Amino acid sequence: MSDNKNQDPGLNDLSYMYPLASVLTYRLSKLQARLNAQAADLLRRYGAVPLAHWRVLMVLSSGLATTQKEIVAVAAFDKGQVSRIVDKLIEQELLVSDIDIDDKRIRKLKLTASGKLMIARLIPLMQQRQEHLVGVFSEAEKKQLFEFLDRLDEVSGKMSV
Amino acid sequence: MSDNKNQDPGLNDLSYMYPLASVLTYRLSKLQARLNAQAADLLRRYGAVPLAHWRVLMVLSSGLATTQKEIVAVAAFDKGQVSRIVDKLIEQELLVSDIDIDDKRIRKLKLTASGKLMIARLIPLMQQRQEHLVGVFSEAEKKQLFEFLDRLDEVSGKMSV
DNA sequence: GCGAACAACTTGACGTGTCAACGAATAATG
DNA sequence: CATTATTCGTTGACACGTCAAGTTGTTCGC
Repeated sequence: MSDNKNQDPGLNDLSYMYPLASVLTYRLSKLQARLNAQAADLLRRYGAVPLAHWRVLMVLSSGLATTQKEIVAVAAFDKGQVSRIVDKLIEQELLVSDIDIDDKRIRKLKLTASGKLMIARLIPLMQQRQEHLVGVFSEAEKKQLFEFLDRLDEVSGKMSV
Repeated sequence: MSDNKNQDPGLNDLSYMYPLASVLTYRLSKLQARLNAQAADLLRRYGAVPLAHWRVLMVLSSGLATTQKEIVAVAAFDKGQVSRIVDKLIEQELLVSDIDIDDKRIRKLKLTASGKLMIARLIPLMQQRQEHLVGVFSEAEKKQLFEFLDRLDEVSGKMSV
């Protein structure tokens, strides 16, 4: 701090007030970015779908959803994003869609053979990665970590300010 | 305003099928999204800069950086993104830049009076939010949480697969 | 049946994030 | 010095994410 000609004394001590690296949201942000990059990298190298597409495929393959609405409900994705992703997955022939006979607004989604194949190929890798990550924790720690995340989920919604 | 129904316990619990909801990355993804939304909302309502812009302003106001390179180093942002954000902050006159006299590649960045003012107005709110978040943890739990995050940071980079 | 409300999906706009190619300026090396 | 390598920053391209407005189809009340 050689020729620091800062006037306003009140604003200068932010470095003490705001320890950037220790701030929770900042830490989570960075961690999340790295985890996403790791997953995206795995997908790129071994099968070639973007991460968000993969997540949609996973939900479909889980059988918990067969329409876009259900994907949104189950996985809490944005419906607009899902709409576009589904389009692309259909283009790539990983998915097919049929208009629901009873409700023409609805697209019934189904994995194609090649969609299923891709998933089957990638799932072991992704699980391996999960274990690689979660493997740094004992059972008790894992439980505790998820409990912490639950608590953050709760307060991350409501703020009276 | 309305009750917060982002939880939907039944729908989000996919743990029995593919490891999607129990999966760490999925949990973190959602949590992070909610935290970002919360912060962005606060910023929008009270001062009106996007979240990423705010983070750049914070780094500058902390005194830990006066150039884009330093911002990138301190906060681990992408240099391209920083370049664009700095442009916009200058447009909005929250920042000014001077070419470094010794190295014409470098922009020396400085907050304007209105930049400092905005920060001063918002910091109490953001700190209040921090405390709101971290307040759900005891000191010991906080320490433990950050230790967990440290561990995840470590394994989030390298994967032999 | 008709019109209003609603529901499923689409589309546009914007912000966030990452990666890679590039330009300009400086530093390092022969 | 002149050439080469590095560095700081810019730009383009693309993926991700959110929000809101728009379209089309269905349902409900009359």
